[in-house]
Amino acid sequence: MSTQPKRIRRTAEDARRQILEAAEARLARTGPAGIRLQDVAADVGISHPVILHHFGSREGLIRALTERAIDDFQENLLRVIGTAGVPTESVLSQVFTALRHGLAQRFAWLVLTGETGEPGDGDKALQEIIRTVHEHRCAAAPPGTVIDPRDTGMTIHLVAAAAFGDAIFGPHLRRGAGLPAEGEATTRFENWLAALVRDHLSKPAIVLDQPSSLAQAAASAKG
Amino acid sequence: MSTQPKRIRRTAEDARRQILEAAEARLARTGPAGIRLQDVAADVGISHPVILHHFGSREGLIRALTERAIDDFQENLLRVIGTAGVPTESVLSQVFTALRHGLAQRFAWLVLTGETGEPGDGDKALQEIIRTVHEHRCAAAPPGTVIDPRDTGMTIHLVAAAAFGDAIFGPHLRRGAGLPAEGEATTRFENWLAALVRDHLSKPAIVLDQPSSLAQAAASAKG
DNA sequence: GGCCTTATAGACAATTCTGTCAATATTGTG
DNA sequence: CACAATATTGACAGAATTGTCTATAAGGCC
Repeated sequence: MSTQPKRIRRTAEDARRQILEAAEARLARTGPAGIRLQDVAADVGISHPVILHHFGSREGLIRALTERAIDDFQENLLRVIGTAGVPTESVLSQVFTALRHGLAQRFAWLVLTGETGEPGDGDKALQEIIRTVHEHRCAAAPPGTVIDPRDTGMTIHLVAAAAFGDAIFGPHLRRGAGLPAEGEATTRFENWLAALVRDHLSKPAIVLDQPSSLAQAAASAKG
Repeated sequence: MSTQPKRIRRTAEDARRQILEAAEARLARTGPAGIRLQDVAADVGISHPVILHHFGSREGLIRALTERAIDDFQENLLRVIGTAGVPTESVLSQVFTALRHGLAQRFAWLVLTGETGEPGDGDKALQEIIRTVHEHRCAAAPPGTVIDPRDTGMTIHLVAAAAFGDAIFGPHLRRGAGLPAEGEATTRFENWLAALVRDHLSKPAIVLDQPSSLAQAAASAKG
């Protein structure tokens, strides 16, 4: 009936791409343990030895997946922040939505399973972002103001940690706080955070290196 | 030679506890996929059918693990915040260290695999915390000040999301920012965040419900 | 002390998943 | 057109894991 050939023969590049996309979907949904070669192959519509042919082994597939996740992450952040220079509502919104739609989950799996490859191959992107934001901050400050660059670093780190944390635990935390788990509540948090950060960055800085008496007291009370 | 009995017979309660502890260690280290009955049994020093005897099935073990994680989480947060009422360095330090030592990882696994049980069984603890903190905030404010309770909620949510995010992604983010991945850098972040939060909570509030023009512009530009 | 309950152990069944191998079909090239 | 290269397939091997079943031993109770 159909004139379909018995086999669909893809270029090696196309095959790798299709396999990676299917594997990513499963990674975000069910975690690395859900990446079973037969299932991924079924999603693509091929037989599982094809995956082994193109990636050598299951571990090779995971490795390729890691690299792709890092690339996506860097590209998203660098591109978005690079255009703005300041974490506005718009920037945060894009970062949050990118993370919420599977990127954070993929990254979490890779971090938790320790399959993040060699240390240092990753994201020097953050360094770049911190530098850019700090420049803008200094330029916007009244002349003569001294701003501790570490305060800017802390702020960016806070945004990053909160974005990842919200992407993964947000729905559960909101449910525990009696809020709607998804939808408008998340964007409201993004906007709130953007305002907080913008407000904070417009101030000189918080003094670091002050002895954290309370924390030390707690530690000594515990030990 | 040894007078050890051929079999160590525990009470059912003890057996369950030892098995859960061993399983938790593996959960934090290698994720749910690493919870293999034979391995957990070997850690405890028993044979794997014992686990099935006490928990019915592997899924039963995971369920029990979930409940324990939720209990630990609630107890940690409630006890700690309950004593202070304000998120000081001391409070944040305790929450952060609890999360960093496996609790966040355990929770992440459970959330990511969707094994968090029925919705609503979880953490109404957050609601309680937000209420407590908001009361303290209102009491400390100059009389006549109107404080939006949602701003307090956002602040607590930020702290929670950041704490979870830092526990899981902190080392990697710091490595990407050129900082030492562990040790003093984390406590410095805790103290910085505590100062930021205390500063923010001492101010009236950020106005919510203002139209988020930038976010909407970005959304319309995308869709 | 004798007996009943039950925690524990060892062996086995059944399933599932990764990886290998030989065979086949499709595409590009001379 | 013939041939080389390689993407794809089906069948199979090997290993690992969950769960079942029967037997045994430890502890509580009369």
